[in-house]
Amino acid sequence: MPPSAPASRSTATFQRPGHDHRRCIDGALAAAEERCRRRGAKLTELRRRVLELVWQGHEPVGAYALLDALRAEGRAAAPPTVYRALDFLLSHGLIHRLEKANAFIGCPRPDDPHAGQFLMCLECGTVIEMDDAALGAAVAASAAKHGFAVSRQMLEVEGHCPSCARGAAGG
Amino acid sequence: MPPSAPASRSTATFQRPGHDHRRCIDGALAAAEERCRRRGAKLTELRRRVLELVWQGHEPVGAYALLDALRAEGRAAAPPTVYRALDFLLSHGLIHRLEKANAFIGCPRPDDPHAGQFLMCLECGTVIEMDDAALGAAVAASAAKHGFAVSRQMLEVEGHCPSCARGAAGG
DNA sequence: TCATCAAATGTTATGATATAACGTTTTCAA
DNA sequence: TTGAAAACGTTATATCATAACATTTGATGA
Repeated sequence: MPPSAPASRSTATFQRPGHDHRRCIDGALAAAEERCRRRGAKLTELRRRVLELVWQGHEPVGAYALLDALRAEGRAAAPPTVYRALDFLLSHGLIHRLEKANAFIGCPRPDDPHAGQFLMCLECGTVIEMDDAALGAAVAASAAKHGFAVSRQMLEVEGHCPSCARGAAGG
Repeated sequence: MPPSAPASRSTATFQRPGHDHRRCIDGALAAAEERCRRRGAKLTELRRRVLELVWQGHEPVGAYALLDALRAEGRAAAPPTVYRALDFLLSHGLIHRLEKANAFIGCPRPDDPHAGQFLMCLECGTVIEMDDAALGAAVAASAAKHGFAVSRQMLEVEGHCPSCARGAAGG
């Protein structure tokens, strides 16, 4: 599969439980390679591996879970190992930090500049990123009413994803 | 002053540096007393004191700063002392937790049900709560596009408050 | 080649935030 | 006045994150 055709790669909606997650991972890794190449940033083996581990699912992953995973693979790893890799990934927009969870999640669209807008299911733990530009603009407009100049916005919404809401409502 | 007339109590906009902050504190304490009385919740001396300490300014306060303050007053205090008080205040809507800062701030309008919408100045550290119902509705509408049912939303916006933006722009 | 520098990573220690678990005191009502 | 529940005290520990310094790696040019 040529990495120049990531057309349908997206996690901007909730995935079915049985979806082909390998495609999510591969797409994210290809996008990361591409982005780092363009920016002259080095996606080292360690950083790439940490990114892959962050993408193990659509749930946020804690730094120490990543640390355990690296150690399980026989790597020499300590907290700074993983935090440095995470800092790199954050600085290049490849992952996001979920403040409420103290955890990290892969960014499905590292190319677009965007606000962090996350829907977090309380039932299954799945998190998706919305990337709703109009909503971001609405936030900036509200802030402007208070004379506030926005640098960065972070929206974390808790609730129930379609699958879990159905389950809760129907049964 | 009768607690039934808290008409002009509000921190829904940025305060001048020299404003009469004692009024902010007194208003918040009066509102808390009132709210706890109505809900049959006990605003003990400790809880009241922690709330007052949280209101020392319009900046978020960390749990361990509160702990130090309590100890400085000669109280027996340990982390659970302050976290339990904070949990009480959170559960009754008297304070909010700022996830990004791992810190707490007083809620200027504990009576209204509302989303957490905060503007946080990177320069001076001041935080204000917006309480923009339309914005909350916009968030819910965006979430609904993804079939997501919202339970709770948390918006943390970083940027520059009017005073600091003026300083940065003008000088 | 190999000297050199910067970036990346390894390593040790510690700081900062938060909670578990259990004992004691207070409160309040029967 | 006693029994139960809530609040608070106390000790220990879990969890998240960074400081500081040593070593390795990789690119560059003499």
